[in-house]
Amino acid sequence: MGRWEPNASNRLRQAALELYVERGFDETTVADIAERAGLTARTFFRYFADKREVLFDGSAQLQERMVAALDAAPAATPPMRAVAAALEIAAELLGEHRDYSRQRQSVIAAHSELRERELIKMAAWATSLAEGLRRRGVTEPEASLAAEAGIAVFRVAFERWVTAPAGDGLLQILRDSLDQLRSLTADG
Amino acid sequence: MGRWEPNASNRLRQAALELYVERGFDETTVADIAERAGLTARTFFRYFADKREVLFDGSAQLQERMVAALDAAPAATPPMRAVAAALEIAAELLGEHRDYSRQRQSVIAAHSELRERELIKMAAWATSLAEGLRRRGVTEPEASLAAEAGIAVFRVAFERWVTAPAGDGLLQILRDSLDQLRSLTADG
DNA sequence: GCGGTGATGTCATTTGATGACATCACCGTA
DNA sequence: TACGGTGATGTCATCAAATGACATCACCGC
Repeated sequence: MGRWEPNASNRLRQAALELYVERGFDETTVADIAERAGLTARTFFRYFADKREVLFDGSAQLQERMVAALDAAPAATPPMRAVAAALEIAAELLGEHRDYSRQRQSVIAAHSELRERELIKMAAWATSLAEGLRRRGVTEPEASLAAEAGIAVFRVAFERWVTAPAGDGLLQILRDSLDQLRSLTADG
Repeated sequence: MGRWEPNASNRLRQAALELYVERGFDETTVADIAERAGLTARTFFRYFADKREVLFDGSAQLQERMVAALDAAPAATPPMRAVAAALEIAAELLGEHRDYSRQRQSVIAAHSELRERELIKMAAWATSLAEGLRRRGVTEPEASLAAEAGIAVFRVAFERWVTAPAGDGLLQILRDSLDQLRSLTADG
């Protein structure tokens, strides 16, 4: 793969994931990634702000889809249900790529710096969902509470999905988890 | 402050916070921090794993207190209420230092790397609370759901507390927020 | 073919982070 | 008092992350 081949960022993304899996995140340098992609380290940093970002740059698009789903919910929809609609979109999209998700998650789980980055991406989801709720007339602190709680449920559901041997899809696990949160808060 | 003065880690902590406030996180080098503390950069890294950690190393102690509070709840306490007991301890302890909390939070809010670190510290709280719930016989996924949702509520409550002009204490805001989550999930 | 434009490379530099080893202060004890 | 051990700190060297300045290349429209 030479200098002017197309899809530079995709090549970098794939090379990075491969190397993170093969030898671990800490043991992979940006120079390694760039070399495998047929580019230089300097170019890597033109596409990705840092070494971690290469695993997370799809997050913004997913966030847009979630916000769109939230905006699309009928005006009378209660806050938590509107959030659920957004989470279900994310579940559907991610649910289609179980093998990739598991591989990616195993890399992230093994490195706290990557978990940090994942957490802040999900926190960004929560922030934009809260913003969307406020656009719908939901006031604070209800908007932030619904959004943060929803993301917390999503995190647990996703973890269950990638960890479980097989079984249910992400969407079903997410719905179950939302029900379970309702039970927990009801008698807590 | 010379080489063998006592309280090296406290001096480093204070010097770091001062500099982060005065000129910002990015504009502060570890060498700057060490110099103000009368030490060397190498010594800084003996006390703190990285430049961010200096703002977060009290988190582990707080976590211990929370887990102790959770363990101390009567066996019949429902999961969400046991989590609430743990969060209330944290609220009481942090609630005593509002000025410090606000200063520290303004530094953290201004830098995504610091927000990342804060999120992973709170995620660690959630993990240890879930573990504590399982010790009490709560099964998954309820344990993780209750813990993650509780931490989400705490995060929102804390944010409200440091942002608000004055008014209620953190403990009261936390309790209100827990009630509000109950309402939200009930009709969502 | 010419020039503009965007993508990439090259080079230099700062800083974060860590290992190896030396040095210093302090403490207990002979 | 002198001694030696121990832990804290300093010094030095090094690697890798990250970024700015500038050069170079491929491609595209004219």
